[in-house]
Amino acid sequence: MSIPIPGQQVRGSKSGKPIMALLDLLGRTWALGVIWNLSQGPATFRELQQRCEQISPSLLNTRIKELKQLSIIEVVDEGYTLSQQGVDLFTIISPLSSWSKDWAANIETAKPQLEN
Amino acid sequence: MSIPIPGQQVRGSKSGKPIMALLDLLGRTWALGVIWNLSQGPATFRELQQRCEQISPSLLNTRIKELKQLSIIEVVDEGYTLSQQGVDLFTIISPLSSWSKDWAANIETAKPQLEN
DNA sequence: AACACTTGCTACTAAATCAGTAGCAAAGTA
DNA sequence: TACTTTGCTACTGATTTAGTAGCAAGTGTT
Repeated sequence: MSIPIPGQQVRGSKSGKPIMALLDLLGRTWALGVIWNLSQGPATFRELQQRCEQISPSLLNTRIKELKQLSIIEVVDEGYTLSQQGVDLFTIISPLSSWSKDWAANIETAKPQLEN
Repeated sequence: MSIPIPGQQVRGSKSGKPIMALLDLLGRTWALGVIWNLSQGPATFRELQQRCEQISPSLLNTRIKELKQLSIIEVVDEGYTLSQQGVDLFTIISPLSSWSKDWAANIETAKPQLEN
């Protein structure tokens, strides 16, 4: 598995645009989930694993390596934590929480039409 | 492949929380990319495929079905377009573009340390 | 009508990624 | 010393993605 370094080709994109590298990174299983769960505060490996609903350690470790190398998370005494950049990133995506609730309510309403 | 409907279990999460369904959805290859590229305006199937750097038609179709069923994109005369909810979603994530540029610049600077 | 194009999409195979489980080395604790 | 906890690696099987070929339906042209 290669880490999507901005400026280089990434999975599915040859442009090297930073946004494509980011979308590649965030488009990996649990990448957003790890960031999301770390926003609650630092966590040890096993605690982070619990927050992520028992994600397998191999996958968690892979995600950690990627996010660490890309300076989104970092290691501190208490375990892993979001870096300043990671915090900024989370700030951007945090409104997704309330958006997703509206969305869920809407889909609920629209359900009868989903059959088509 | 099952579509991550909020309120039900999704890949990696049994909680049924809307945010987890959303993170699952967005954590699939090209889901964010499709939304990103549709934000430029409606596109036909083949044009969308081009905007997504020749994503394979089978995968594009899969993503389209998911996003359509979840009311994030919809069909219009010109092809596919973001729904109002999709536009709202894009509004939230659009700052990722500038964030990713800062991020890229930062990683560039930090590169000598990446070797460790 | 016959032909050539375009469009939306399905089918299929191979490669990559993810899930799930077992377990080990190192560090801490009793 | 023996027992736990922690961080992590290894391995296997299942799922997802990439890449390519191509077809049916619609459109335009001659």
